[in-house]
Amino acid sequence: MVRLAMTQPQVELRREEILDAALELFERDGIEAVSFRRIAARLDCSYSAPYRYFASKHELLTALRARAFRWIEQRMVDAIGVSSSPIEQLRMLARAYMDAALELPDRYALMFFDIGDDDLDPSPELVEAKRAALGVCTRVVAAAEKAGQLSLRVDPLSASHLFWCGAHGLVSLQVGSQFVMGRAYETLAPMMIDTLIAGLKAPPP
Amino acid sequence: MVRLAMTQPQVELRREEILDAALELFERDGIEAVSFRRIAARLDCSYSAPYRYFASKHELLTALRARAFRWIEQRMVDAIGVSSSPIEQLRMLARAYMDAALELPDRYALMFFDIGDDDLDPSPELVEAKRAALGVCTRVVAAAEKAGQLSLRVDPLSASHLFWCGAHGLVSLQVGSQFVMGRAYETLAPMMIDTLIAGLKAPPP
DNA sequence: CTATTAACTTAACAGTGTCAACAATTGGTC
DNA sequence: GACCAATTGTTGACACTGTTAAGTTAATAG
Repeated sequence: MVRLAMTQPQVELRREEILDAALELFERDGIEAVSFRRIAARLDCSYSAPYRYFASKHELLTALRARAFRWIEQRMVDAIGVSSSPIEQLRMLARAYMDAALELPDRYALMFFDIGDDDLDPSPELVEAKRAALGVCTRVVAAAEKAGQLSLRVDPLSASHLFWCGAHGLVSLQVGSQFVMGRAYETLAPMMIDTLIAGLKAPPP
Repeated sequence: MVRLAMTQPQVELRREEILDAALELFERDGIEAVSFRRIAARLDCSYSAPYRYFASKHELLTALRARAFRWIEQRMVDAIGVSSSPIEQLRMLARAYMDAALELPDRYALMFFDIGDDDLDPSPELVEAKRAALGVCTRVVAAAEKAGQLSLRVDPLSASHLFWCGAHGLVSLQVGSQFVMGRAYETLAPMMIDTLIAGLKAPPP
């Protein structure tokens, strides 16, 4: 068997370099500034070189999105560390998610908005990053349920979906001021969390 | 004063023709197929002609988005007509919104996803279309509250925001299979509606 | 009929993603 | 050390894109 010119770790390192350059461009000048030409200029290589490491721009953005999901997961993990009660952990987690999204709205938009087709060729890395992020939420919900602080109306996975959907809906409508919010985020965010918790506590009809 | 070559209604008519062509392209081949060149080809005019009616592509897409908001508003209005109880109207309205979004996911994605900057130069037409659509929801929530079917925990406008955020979050995560949904839409959708209603009915803590 | 003016066309610019052909460099084998 | 294969990087090109400027056509007002 013939050895590769670059060892596997070296390839991974170059990928990370390219992603770093792409991320810098993105954070500085937004999604429209992310182009193979500009990335190449930053890395002092030709505009076609990154194609050896990413088959398409979609693939590159997908890798960037996976990074963003790991970032927001970390934000949630950090948030739940400081509180004790599971239901309070859930509150902090949801709040941390929404705060992070509004803190770096462009990054959050990248996670969900600028998408061509995600069904075809789903990146395992991205799927795993999403799964891990949701996992944080699911575990806290399950803990709250086990502690008797949430009724058994719905299973933990479904309940965590509801929280995720509620939080995502709120911040994604807020992010680009895409909606005429008659109410401010600071009042709506705890309202959403409390309403969902109250709804999950309520006995089934 | 000098008369215009086109009367005001004629200008509006031409705008609609351009939007019709753009919409056909969009519905057939997606957002990437919407370009001034392709629109012009469909209208048998030069690729620069539409610039007389839309200052930029963003403005054209904004007009298309306003159309989409009026469309989903109509879907909600149609849905609430068939039920009587306000709380049931609310259920039907939310369900109609989500069903419409999943029925034409690309159109729904256009409404929220493909956006450059919405803050600068906010189109009055789009703002009004959004306001009108939310108004449908707000009125039904207010009616439910007045009928005593919802507690007074939060005001109707805030409550309608919660419904909108919940519904939007659910379908927008579902639309591009952007999330690893461990639970199907058919189970999550009524779950979200019921949980929010139950949460709003619950007494304040 | 003429002059004005709006509607339209053409050409061009500065970008973009993507791919094919070519050069350079590297690493293992004899 | 020399050779060879494979991989990495470069250049050029294609087919697009949004957008603007200059020039053209056509219709209308006086």
